[in-house]
Amino acid sequence: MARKSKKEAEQTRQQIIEAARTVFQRHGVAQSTLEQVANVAGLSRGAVYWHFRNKSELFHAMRADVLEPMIGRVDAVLFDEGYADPLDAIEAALRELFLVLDESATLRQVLEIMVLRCEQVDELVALQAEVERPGDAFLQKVERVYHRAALHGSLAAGLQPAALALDTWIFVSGLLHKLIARGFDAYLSGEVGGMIELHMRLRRRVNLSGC
Amino acid sequence: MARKSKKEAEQTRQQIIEAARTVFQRHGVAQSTLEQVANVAGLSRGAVYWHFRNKSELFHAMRADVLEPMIGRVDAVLFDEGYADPLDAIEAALRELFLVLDESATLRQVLEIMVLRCEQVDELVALQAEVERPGDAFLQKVERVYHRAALHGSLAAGLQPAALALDTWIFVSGLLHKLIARGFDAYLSGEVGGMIELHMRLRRRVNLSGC
DNA sequence: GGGTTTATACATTCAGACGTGTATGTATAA
DNA sequence: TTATACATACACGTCTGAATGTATAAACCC
Repeated sequence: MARKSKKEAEQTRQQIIEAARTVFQRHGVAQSTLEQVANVAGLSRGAVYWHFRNKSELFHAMRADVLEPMIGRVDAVLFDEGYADPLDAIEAALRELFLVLDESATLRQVLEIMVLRCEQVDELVALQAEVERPGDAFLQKVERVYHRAALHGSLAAGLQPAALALDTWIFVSGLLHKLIARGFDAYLSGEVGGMIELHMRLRRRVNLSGC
Repeated sequence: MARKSKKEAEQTRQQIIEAARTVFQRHGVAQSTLEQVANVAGLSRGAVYWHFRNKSELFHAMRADVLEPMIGRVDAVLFDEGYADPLDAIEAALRELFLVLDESATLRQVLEIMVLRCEQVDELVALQAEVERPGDAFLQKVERVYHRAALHGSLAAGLQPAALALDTWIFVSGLLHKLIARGFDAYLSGEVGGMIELHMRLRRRVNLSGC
């Protein structure tokens, strides 16, 4: 009824986005109504239409800037020169990735919506490209570090950096999908550390001292 | 207008399912209309409602019995006693899995719909369980074979069958998702064989003859 | 700084399109 | 003769987007 101050308006905008996360997660993006979003936010549909042109724009606003912090933190570890072995940097980066997920419930929620509760089609088709792009970038970054590992001599014999990077990327993607599908349950989450350790151990040059 | 024979009726039922695959893949399940399905099938909505109670039932009919042949063929290879090394059986089973995918365009289409073009929620929530179940079963089967490999002495040192099975399952899941996301493009499809080979090679006991 | 104006931040209302499910019609296979 | 395999028609609810209303924060003016 009454006009709010700019700060309050920005706050209601965030309320709407938060409500959208809740509603999208519960009913799926396509099945969700802007009235449901408005109700959960304690507002009217008019407020939603004031801040966003339609559901599609609200969806994109919801997922904007949730991936960047994850990517930034992982890259920081991946390219950290402090590790004696490049393989250690990759292993630490993988751990960092799932640590970020563990810390941010919002990120988990948005990822679940993007993977399970959203039909990747039509207007949201841009989404697919935006989801793929960070992945491809990650693939290339990891490949560079694997290359450094090869030069460093820490790779097991006969392993090609390109193939290893693709395999690691598949591993990360698969693990992410599995965690999301299981709702980040405690069991699988507890296994993540060990799986990363195993994944990297398989790539390391075996210690031949006992041979 | 005219009543069809039973055979013709079954044929139109298949036409509807085929049209549903086309429409669902293009627009997403939630955004698809039964009229769109009817149009693509060259029928009226009445025909669709005659054969299926609603969109949900049509969806379930569409995906019924598309996974079974895949599971059956993979299991047949996985449990084939003819392989000298259990790890060879696992590797062959993985190849068989992606060979089935390569052979059946319908299976690829349905998988794409289930993974990308469908909001896993509400009535379709049963879907998630049905997608997970074969996966869990696969996990257990692979674990048993890894166990046999351990007894057979073909596993590299320090590797636990349970962890390996989980890792292989993650690998398969990740590779599947990646292929689907890329629309089974030629590049990635060509890499599959090499990736499977790499995945299994990392688990095999290294030949110490040159040591 | 006080009064006026204006743009803002919503709430409410409305028309229209759309999709669903069912009811009805109908020619024909059984 | 009857049940089947559809096509057609209808009633209903629902969601959208825009139009309108409105109280007030903010900008402007003196």
